[in-house]
Order: sequence, then structure tokens, then C-alpha cells
Amino acid sequence: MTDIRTILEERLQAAFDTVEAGADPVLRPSDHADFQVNGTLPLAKRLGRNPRELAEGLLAAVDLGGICETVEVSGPGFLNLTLSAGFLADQLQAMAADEALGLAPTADPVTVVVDYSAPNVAKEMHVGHLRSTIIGDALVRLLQAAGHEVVRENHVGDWGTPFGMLIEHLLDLGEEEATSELSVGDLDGFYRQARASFDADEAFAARARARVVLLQSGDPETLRLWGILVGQSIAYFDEVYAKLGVLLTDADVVGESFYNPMLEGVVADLEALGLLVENDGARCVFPPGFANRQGDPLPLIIRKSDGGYGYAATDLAAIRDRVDRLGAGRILYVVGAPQAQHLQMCFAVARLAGWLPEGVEAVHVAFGSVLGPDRKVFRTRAGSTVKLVDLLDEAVARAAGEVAERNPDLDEGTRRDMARALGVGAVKYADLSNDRAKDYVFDMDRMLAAQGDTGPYLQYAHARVRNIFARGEVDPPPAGSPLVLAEPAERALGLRLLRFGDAVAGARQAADPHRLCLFLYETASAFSSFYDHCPVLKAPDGPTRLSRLALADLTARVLARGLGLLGIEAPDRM
RNA sequence: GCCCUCGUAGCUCAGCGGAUAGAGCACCGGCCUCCGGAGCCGGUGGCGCAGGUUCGAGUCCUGCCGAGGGCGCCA
Repeated sequence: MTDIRTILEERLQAAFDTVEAGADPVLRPSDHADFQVNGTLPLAKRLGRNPRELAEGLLAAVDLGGICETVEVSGPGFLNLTLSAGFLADQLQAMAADEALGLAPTADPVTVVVDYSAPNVAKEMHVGHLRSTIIGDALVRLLQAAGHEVVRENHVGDWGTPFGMLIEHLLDLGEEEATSELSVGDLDGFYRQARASFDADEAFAARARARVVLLQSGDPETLRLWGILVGQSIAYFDEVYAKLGVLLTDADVVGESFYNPMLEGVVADLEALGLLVENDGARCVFPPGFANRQGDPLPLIIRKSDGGYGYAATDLAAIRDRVDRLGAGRILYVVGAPQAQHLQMCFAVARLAGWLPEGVEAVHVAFGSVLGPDRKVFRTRAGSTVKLVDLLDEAVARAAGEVAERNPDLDEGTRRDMARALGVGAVKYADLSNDRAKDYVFDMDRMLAAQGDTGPYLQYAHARVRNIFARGEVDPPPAGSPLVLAEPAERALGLRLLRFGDAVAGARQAADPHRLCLFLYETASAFSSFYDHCPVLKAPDGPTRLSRLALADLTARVLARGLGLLGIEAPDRM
């Protein structure tokens, strides 16, 4: 099926071309009609003509027969388009018959590498990882749905100086004891103890430093111990991912250590290109356009004065690997906003070195911080970071209370599934429905509220639709069933549903899931209004009943699919 | 000091250069002859300040004020 927007744009373009070839009609949704054409005003300005007269002329020239009920010149010279109910009904019928709900695959699929989540070995996942993981997951789903080849990369922090003390702590505890501690997910406890020994015990610190050297020199026994830490942590991350219901698995882990063998080449090649500058013993690149607080050029440190590699070296190696080995046409970094400058510098250096060719896009999909009620970075009352699992468990537990109250008749397993879908969905939706770039205040009461722009409200709307069929013991009408949009609420819902493709495309192009959230909330609202005003099972006649059932079914499918693209479940009951 | 992001209703947020700036929460008032009231319908209330570009600015540009973040060997 061809979406309405495309159809309208084609017809309008033909009319605009008669006045000035290529003039953009600037078609937009409107508060005053279904769509409005804004392009008349700039065009009139350019031609020095009266905008209303020009609009009148275009109105006469444009062929919208069978599509629009009315087209009129309005205000200073806009064209207001009101679609005909019959056309809308036909479009909806086609959409309902389409498995993909009108979501068309992209014309130019590329390989997109999405770098997200990135927890640290032997460190707890916290709310910062929540944002990266959830936003990244939604973007992966949106891109896959468009037919892009998506490579998920979880850039786990599995290398660096802290591993000296972590390995020594592991030895002090004994392998078995350490393994069991890590397997229950007390990662922060493990890390804290290691840190404490390092700070308090000089002998331990010396062992830790020696251990770093062994690790970096590839000592087999040290690598084996390191592998225990990494393996246990990744197993733990997998549990968290499963709890979150995201697509990431341990197969997507491409840790920092993966790039170790490539670092020497990064340095050598930068050297050969003449980009590397020795500065205070460190080897740096100074990409143009970056300055420090004195206004001097800002370095990207590739190799530290102690001979170790900076994380910039790893990030550059990753870019090369993604372009050369994975064939990336676009790389998305779902990373917090504070790292903007670092990433921009890496991209700049990669461009200078020719590792990031002209046609390959590198995009920092930046996001703001999660704040506590005091508007400071979210922490527990004790001042430590909040464990992601604790947060999820609390959300699910609260949802479970709600579910038990409303569905005392259901068996425990079903209730548990519902509570999980509800609790996790609430947390995800709250995060995704905010503008990525902004900080947001974490408020569990609000995200779990059943009213307002929340996950539970959307899931409820979906469950309500599904329940029409369960309660009425009817199946959704077969594909191709005719629709009638007689009531204003039917028309409003129908028009809303037809904008699904636009909403999905917009969210994908801007890498901004909150646009899809907004659409889904509006859809749920439109459905609720429709459901209140238009009896479905008790419709006045057979054709109306069938049409409303078809509209209800399409609503359920759009909500479920839309939520699915965000990584949020849509249970049939709740 | 320089750079980046953000200032929209009491609170939390939408708003793709277009008309009278929209929601939700809270508050006030309606709707149970109703298929799920976790709902629907209505009301009160707002673009940080000052310039500029434009036919038209919440949106783009400049300056100021305010908040957060970044600014050479942690990732």
C-alpha cells in the first residue's frame, strides 16, 4: 500500500510544478483540517504574487478527486485538506490487509552498527546503562524493521588497570568463593572489597600493579583468572538483559580487550600518516577545531606516557574494525551526552586517518542523565549508585501488587508474567518517551500510573481492545473487510492509525524513540474516545459492527507492533 | 575562561519555520440504561530576557541570565 502522505505529495507536487518546477508544497498535519499545505506562502513570496490568489490557482490545478472531501484556501494562503471518509476507509482496509501494517522496508538498506549498553566487568549495572540499553534496543528494532542489516555491539569494559586488583582480590577470596559471589550478582561488593584492599594494604597494591603487567604481557594463568571475572560478569549481564527483555546476548559482547591486538597498528598507522605528536611523553593527535581551557589545541591521547594505550586508541580501533570487517555504512553510539567531545574527537581523527570514509556516518546518539527527586544524578539515600536490577525488581513488585488486586482469579504464573510486562514496560516507556537529549527525573509512582502518558496506560488500551474479541467471542474480521467512518471518533481513530508509518519512520530517522511513544499515546487516546462513543459489539447494525471490529483489531495490531518496536510487551490481558 | 546540552502551565513533558503553543499529573465541574470507570467530556493556567533574520520565530542567528556537563595521560 502507498501511504496517504506520499499520495498527497505526488498530487500536490504536480500542481506546484505547473507554477514553479520543484517547488515544495510543504505538507503538514494540521489542527484546522487533516493536512495543510504551507508551501504556497514562500512560493508567493518568491514570485511576488498574492498568496491567496496563488493558493486559489493551485487549488484549481490540483487533482485530489477521490481523495479529499474539501480543499480550501485558508488564513494568509494555506491550503487545508480534508480527506474523504471513503478514501480513509479504503486506506485503512488496505492497511488492515497488510501484515506489515504499511511499514515499508527501506529503499537503501545499509549495515548499521549500534554500540550500546557497555557495562563494566565486575561493576554493577546502574541507571546510566538503563538508558543506553533501552534506547539502543529500540533503535535496533526500528532499524531491523526497516530492513537494515543491524550489528549489535556491546562494548563491555573488560580491560584496564583495575583488573590487577580485581584478579588479586579473586585470588585472596579463592576462586570458588569469588565465583559464587559474582554469580549471585554482588558485583559492586566484589569491586569495593578489591578497592578497599588496594587502598589499605600496600603489599596488595604492589601485587595488583604487578598483576596488571602480567595481564598485559599475556601471562596464561593471569588470563585464565581474568576470564573468570569476565565470564561471570557477562553471565550476570545476560540475566539483567533477560529481565529487561532486550535483544542483547553474550554473542553481542565485543569488549575492549577484543581490540588489544589492533592497538599497535592504530599507533603505527597514525605515525605513518604523520598525525601523531609527542607531547609530555604521550603520543597524541591534535584534530583541528578542539581547544582546551587555555585555548590551546586539545589532544586525543592515543598512547600514554607510561606506554599504555588510552581508551581513544581502543575507540579508533573499533571504528576501523566496524568499517573494514563489518562493512558498516553507519555507526550509532548510544552513549551519554558527557562523552560528546571525546566521540567527536575520535570521529575527527578517524576521518583524518581515512578510517571513516566519506560515505560512512558516525553518529553520537547522546542521552541525558537520569535524575533523582532532588534533580541531582540519581542515587540511593546512602549516596551510592542505584542497582539497575533493584530498580526493575521494585517496579515489577509494585506491578505485581496491582495485578494481584485486579486479577485475583488468575494463576500465579500468569500474574507473574503480567507483572513483569507491566513493571518493565513502565520503566522502559518512561525512559523512551522522554526526549533523549534531556535529563529526566526518575519517578516510579508516575511511570507506573495507569493514567496519563505511561506504559501501563498503553498496555491497558491494548488489553481493552483485545478483550472485545475475548469477551464477544468473535474473531477479528477477515482481511479486506470494508470499513465505514461515520462517527467523528471513528474518523479520528482511523486517521491516527494511518499515520503509523510516518511515526515509525520519524522515530527511526531521528534515532528518537519518543516520537513513536507520542504517536502510540495519541492512538491509545483516540481509541479510548472511540470506544466510549461507539459501541462495537453492540453496534446498531451488522456492517457497522464489522467495521468497528476491524478498526478495533487494527488498533490492537498497531499498538502491539508499535510497543514491540520499542521493546515493550503488549499482553492480551492485564 | 572556552566548548556542548538544556530553559515552554504549579509539577512532568510534546511541539517537523506556519494559523488561536498542545498533552498528562494536580485542581475544579460533568458522564454509570456503558462492550473493562486503569475510562470519557469540559474548565483554570505558559514559550528565561533582549536584539536580529523572515511574509511568518517556542522553533533559525547573536548577546545576556539561569541549570547541567565537558575541557591531556580514568574508561
